[in-house]
Amino acid sequence: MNQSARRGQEQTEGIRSRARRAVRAETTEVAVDLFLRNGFDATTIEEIAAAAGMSRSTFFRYFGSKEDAVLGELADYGERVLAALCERPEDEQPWTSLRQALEPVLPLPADASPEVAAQAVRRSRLFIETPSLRARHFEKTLTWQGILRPEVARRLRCGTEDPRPAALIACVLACLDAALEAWTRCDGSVPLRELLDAAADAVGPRGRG
Amino acid sequence: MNQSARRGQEQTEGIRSRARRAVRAETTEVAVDLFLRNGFDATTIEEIAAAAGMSRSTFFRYFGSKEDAVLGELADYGERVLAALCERPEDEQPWTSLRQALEPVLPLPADASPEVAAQAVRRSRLFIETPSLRARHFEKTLTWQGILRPEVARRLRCGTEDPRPAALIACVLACLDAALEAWTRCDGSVPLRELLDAAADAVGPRGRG
DNA sequence: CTCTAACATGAGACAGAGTATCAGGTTTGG
DNA sequence: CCAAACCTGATACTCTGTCTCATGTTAGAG
Repeated sequence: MNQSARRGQEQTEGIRSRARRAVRAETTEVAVDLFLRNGFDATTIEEIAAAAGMSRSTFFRYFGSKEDAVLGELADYGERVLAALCERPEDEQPWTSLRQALEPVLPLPADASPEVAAQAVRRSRLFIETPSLRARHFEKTLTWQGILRPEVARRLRCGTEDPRPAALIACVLACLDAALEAWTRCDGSVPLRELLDAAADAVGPRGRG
Repeated sequence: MNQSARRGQEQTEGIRSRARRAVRAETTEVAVDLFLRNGFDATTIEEIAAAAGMSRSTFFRYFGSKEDAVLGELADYGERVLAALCERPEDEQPWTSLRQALEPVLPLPADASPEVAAQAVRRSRLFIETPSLRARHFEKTLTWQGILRPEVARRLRCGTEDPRPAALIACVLACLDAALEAWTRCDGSVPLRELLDAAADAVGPRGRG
């Protein structure tokens, strides 16, 4: 019984959670399309649900809010940034480490076809130009601060009650935001990483070589 | 008709707008009290309106949203920061100028009785600990960015399509945010300006004497 | 003083977001 | 075949925010 039960659970869990993820992903695609076409505010949840072939109730079982339909995964990105940060060398400047730790969560996977890039720009523009989405985006990155703070405080050799770890993290994220904004404004004609480096270098501590 | 109408408008505007401001201020006080006592989400607009002696309809004539009842004036602060920024010497580092330009909008007017300070801490804590308020606070400071960007771009001698002006401004504001957070966490036992300087020095470009 | 026009208020209807509950249908495992 | 767990849809509800209409109030003109 132990074995069969485990096997059964693995199967169901595997299947169901896979199905959930698939439905989630498809619904997100549908929502992004609708938002880009008709605008975020003008699109109702009922419309999204209908276009995704589900009821309003079910939509709210997959997403906690309208904004979540677009930036739901974002909350998990904090862990990725933390992992990337922990792999940076200990003697590196924290500011540099943080900027590099953003690499895995940039909307463009470093190598990308022009088509994918165009889609990424449109999506970023949606985030940047819709106030409520931008605010939620900001809320999500606030959770990253809580995740990253201990490691940054350790590298700065200060307590978490010190304002500096939070300031460093928030500023790196602000640079990312500014870079994304410039990126969408120029329609992706300048590489995002270039803009991010420019922003980070303009703010971060200089004078090291 | 033009002149008499204008004169009439000026008079009524004087009295009426003064009345409006007074009602606005009182309602804000009431709302802050209720929010601090029962929490932001648990307080309904109907309750605020009742406590302020007005109807729900009237409340929405004074404030565009629930959050606006608390941080309504905030949008105007951008102009103050701009004015302070323009008075900084031309050859000063933009980062320093920006940090100093925040002085007139700090919640504590530099000289303040312990009683006023305690109230300011409680109010800041309300902003920091309520996610929707913090998000709206962020939205408001976004408008500051648009106001400050031209002057910062001028001082940086670069165009507004460059990501650096926006990054500088957003980072200074992020430092303010981090300082406010640390300030509320220690219950105001460390001066806000000290925390802000610590945050700004940790992030901003060093190496100038 | 009276009248008018601008303004402020309250009441009510409305749509949308988000929550909670209930009933019916499907899958999983025994 | 059966039972438990799960997913779904329908419904009702609260609250936010917008809009309209009717009423009351105030400032200024004649």
